[in-house]
Amino acid sequence: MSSGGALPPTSFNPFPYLFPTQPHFFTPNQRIKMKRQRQRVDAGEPRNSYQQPRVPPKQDNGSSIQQATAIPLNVNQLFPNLPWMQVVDDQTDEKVEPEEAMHSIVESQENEMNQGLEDAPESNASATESIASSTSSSSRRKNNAPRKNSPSVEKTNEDDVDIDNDRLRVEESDDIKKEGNESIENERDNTPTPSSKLDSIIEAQKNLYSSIMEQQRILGEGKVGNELSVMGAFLKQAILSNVIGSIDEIVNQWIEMERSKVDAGEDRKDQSSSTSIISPNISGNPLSFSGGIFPPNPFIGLNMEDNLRKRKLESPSIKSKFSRDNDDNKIPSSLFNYFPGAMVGPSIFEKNRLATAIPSPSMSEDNSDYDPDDPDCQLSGADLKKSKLMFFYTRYPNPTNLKQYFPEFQFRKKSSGQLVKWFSNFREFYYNQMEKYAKEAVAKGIRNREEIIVTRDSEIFKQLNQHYNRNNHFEAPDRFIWVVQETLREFHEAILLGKHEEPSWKKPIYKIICRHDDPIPDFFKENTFLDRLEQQP
DNA sequence: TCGCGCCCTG
DNA sequence: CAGGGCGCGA
Repeated sequence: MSSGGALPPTSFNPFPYLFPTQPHFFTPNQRIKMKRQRQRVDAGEPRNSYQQPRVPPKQDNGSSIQQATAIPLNVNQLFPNLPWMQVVDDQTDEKVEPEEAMHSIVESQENEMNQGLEDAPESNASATESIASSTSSSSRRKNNAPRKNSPSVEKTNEDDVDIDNDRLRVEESDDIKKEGNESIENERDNTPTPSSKLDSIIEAQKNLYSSIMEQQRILGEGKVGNELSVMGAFLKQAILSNVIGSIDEIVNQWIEMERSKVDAGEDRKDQSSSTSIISPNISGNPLSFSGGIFPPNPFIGLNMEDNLRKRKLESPSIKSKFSRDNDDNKIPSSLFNYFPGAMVGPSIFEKNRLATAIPSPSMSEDNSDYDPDDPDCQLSGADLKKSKLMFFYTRYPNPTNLKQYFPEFQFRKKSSGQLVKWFSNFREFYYNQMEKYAKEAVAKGIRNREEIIVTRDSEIFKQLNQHYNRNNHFEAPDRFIWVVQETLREFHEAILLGKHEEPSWKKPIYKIICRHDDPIPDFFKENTFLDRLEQQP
């Protein structure tokens, strides 16, 4: 959205060309036997065509934090008959993106990270994103799935310096990794241990993040106090994740090397000796070779024994155990906020490995040996549950990108279509709810969009959460709440102005909402994510 | 002509 | 939720 502030009625329609005054001879809801008369809302839109270049971040001159912390009035006091919304006075500019307001520091760091890691696929969209805000140092995080024909990124000189620095650091790490690989290859003859290489890699990672932290400290000095502590925790996690990834890399290579030696007839007495090399350095954590030491994501402490598990053959129950016993187990949205996608997922090294690895089964579509009875050919109930949770982040996912979140799944044409269809159904429910509540708001006399405030206590959110997150084992991100609010406001405004009498009146709203899509966190790709969903009794 | 995605139905 | 219809844009 971000058209900035409350628009006067005369300038509401930001897409006048999309509201052609086509003559229609039937009332909107009239059913025609001969030919179905219905709204053509999105018809003919190419895939993800709503994903226009994002609206540049609002230049709000630092007022956004203040606005974001405005205390809403108690809706029950003002609108007792509107339990699904809360109302505030219209002095706040709710068009400010909440994460821009509250996490600007983190975002700038994310940008730095993404720029530094822009070889990684996840950061392509971020690079694209920064165009829209070329004059602002804090571009938005809500990048999208990678789009075709991404324009080249123009950067300021200042940015160039930072980026080059980051690149240097990353390349340094890469060099170390390459060196490590070469050494490992040489080790086939010399049989040294990889521990020295491991130390150097860990050291490089530490240097990388400590320098980032230092930059952030300078940037944030005098501005934020509490944010720094949170960022500290966040960075610790990031460092941990990447170090773990590096260790995994080394260990796996070591194992492979050892195995090849065994296969070649060399009489190595104890393969597991590699564990004793590593584990003492990692605070005594036991090693599990099936999936690494521990997962490079917020799911710390998961049983990675399941990492190589075969997909369950039986139809799994669609339950998760994120918060089975208490809410503490629930994955907090605040964690998401402080984990940019590039950090939540695989480490730098894992990304490199993935880039050169054999393509994931999900990336190739094959109809050759389709067997509808083969569970591997069908998306499971857990997949559906996961998809619904992904909807919290992206309403219009790129199907190609989407499949990456089901790395174990061998997609066929049918299952790909099924996945896309799911999201279509999700949207349908979503927009139906929006229309319903927006009409109710109009009926109740709400006139200004700023009066519509959606919180977790709002009825509309509860309704949506019930649908997408039935057992509430997953905490919807704050960002989703905000998107719901914006959607509701758009619908409300359109209905208020009578746009809903026109054909295709929802289409411009879809275009707006599409721009609020966020990248899906990388931990959705983790095998353990599905495990947790399925393990719930 | 084809593919996409909403719309409608069951 | 899935199947099919349908209009639209490429």
